[in-house]
Amino acid sequence: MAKQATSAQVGASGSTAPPPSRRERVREATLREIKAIARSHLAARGPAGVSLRAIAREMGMTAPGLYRYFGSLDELMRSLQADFFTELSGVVQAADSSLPPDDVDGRILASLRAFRAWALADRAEFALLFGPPSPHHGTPAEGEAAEAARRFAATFFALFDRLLREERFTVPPDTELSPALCHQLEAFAQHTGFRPDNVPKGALRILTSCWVRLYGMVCMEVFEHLAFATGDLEALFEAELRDALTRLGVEYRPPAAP
Amino acid sequence: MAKQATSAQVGASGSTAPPPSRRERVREATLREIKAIARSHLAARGPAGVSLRAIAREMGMTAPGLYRYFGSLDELMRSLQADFFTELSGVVQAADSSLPPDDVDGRILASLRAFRAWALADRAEFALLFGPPSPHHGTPAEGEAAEAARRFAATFFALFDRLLREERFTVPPDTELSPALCHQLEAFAQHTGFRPDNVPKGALRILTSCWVRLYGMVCMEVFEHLAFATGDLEALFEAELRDALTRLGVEYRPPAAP
DNA sequence: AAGTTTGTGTGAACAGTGTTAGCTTCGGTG
DNA sequence: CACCGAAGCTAACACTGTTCACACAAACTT
Repeated sequence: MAKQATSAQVGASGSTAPPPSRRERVREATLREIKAIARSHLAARGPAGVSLRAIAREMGMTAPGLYRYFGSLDELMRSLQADFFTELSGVVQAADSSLPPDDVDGRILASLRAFRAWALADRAEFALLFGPPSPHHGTPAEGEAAEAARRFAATFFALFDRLLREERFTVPPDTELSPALCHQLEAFAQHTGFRPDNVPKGALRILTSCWVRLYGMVCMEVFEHLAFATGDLEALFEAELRDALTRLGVEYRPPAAP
Repeated sequence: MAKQATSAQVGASGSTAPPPSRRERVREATLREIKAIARSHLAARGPAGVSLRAIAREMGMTAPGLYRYFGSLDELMRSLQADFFTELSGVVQAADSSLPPDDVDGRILASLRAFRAWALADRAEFALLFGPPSPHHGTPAEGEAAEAARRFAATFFALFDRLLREERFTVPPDTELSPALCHQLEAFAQHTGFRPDNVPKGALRILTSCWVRLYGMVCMEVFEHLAFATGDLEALFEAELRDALTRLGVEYRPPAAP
């Protein structure tokens, strides 16, 4: 049946890619299935609720078989981390490009709201990406996951860079920064691919500050701390967003009505 | 030997407290031992590395025996949470009272730095308190832990309240706050014991904003995110602290030299 | 002083877990 | 067709939380 569709119309793959053999295709499929089930368990039962045996059971196979796909449970988790990072990047970028290119303010607002929305909709996934590292269930991003994390960060930096190029906000002169802070910002720039001569350190200071506020706000909301009674802290997030973006010279607009 | 010291000089206990029977004392002792070992395992092997069996083994007993002290592993974890909250409260208060009472600015600086210092020194403990909730290894604070969390929050609110009473900073008028935000801040005030008529909502807005920045900064540092290369982000924390406290009308002073 | 209750801990057992080793079985290739 | 390697299974080891029935000793009562 499906066999006939195998070799014929793959067509559109890049010329350098050797046509994925049937073996590779089914391998890729089970690989995706494993990760899909793992994710569902993660969302339903928390990080500790992801078990190879349970995944295998649900797939109709046995746990040792999974070791043909992942070297360990940790490795599976790291692979999930990488997936989530790229998914999140995609969500943010999609929000960004859902508005006309010249509406820079609207785009950045949409992007940041998309970040929060994803975090709230996929709390366990967010926790895996931005929560505490742990020998089990997701070490600090390594290898593939680190790469995905870097690409995610770049997504945000791009937004910020637009504002910087447009000279939306006044950057504090470097003389206002303590030497230690200068040093730290320089290391940060280097680590993230900013060319330090290209972007003033004062601007980096502002970027990090805004990011911290956003990150802190979303963490608080996802991790449900500060005993904020129930539920959705949208108003507080919006207030924080407004403050942070105003500092960046972005004109705040309230979210579209539900 | 030590038997003689038993009943004699307990003396100074409050009159209403029935002298703790010998049984109660040894129970209290083993209870402390359990929690001490659990904590050491937590710090050494992470949240998932705390196991009843391992604790029991280290104590020279068997796992089921621990069920005379805790109904489950989760309960042990919650108990640890409570302990950590009160320990953290103590650390912050100690820092606060390490300076003369009239040095309000110095006191709040010391308190906030103490918060960060504790978090960095006891990362796993911090993660348990402020990290993502999880069915295992520490549900959202309940019962005793919730009480301890509330007392910790009160510690911070007290600091803030001093500044508010001294009218250090200008609070935005309530008319600047969106209705939704007003509602949320009101709920917050109620939930945390602030009397809403006693403290303007604009002030609460500032309090939460400052807390978010602090919390976000420390989370980022403890959870080691944003790929900030290595290590200690003190300069960045100090910069954030400076900004936040300036907004509160507190005169920033750099930390004492090492 | 003797008897009874209560608290504390044990051993065995159940149901899970990650992970390794050795074996089989089947798909794709020469 | 023969072969080789990938995929999967079974069995096993060493763990985990948790429950149950039982033993022992301390504490309280009569």
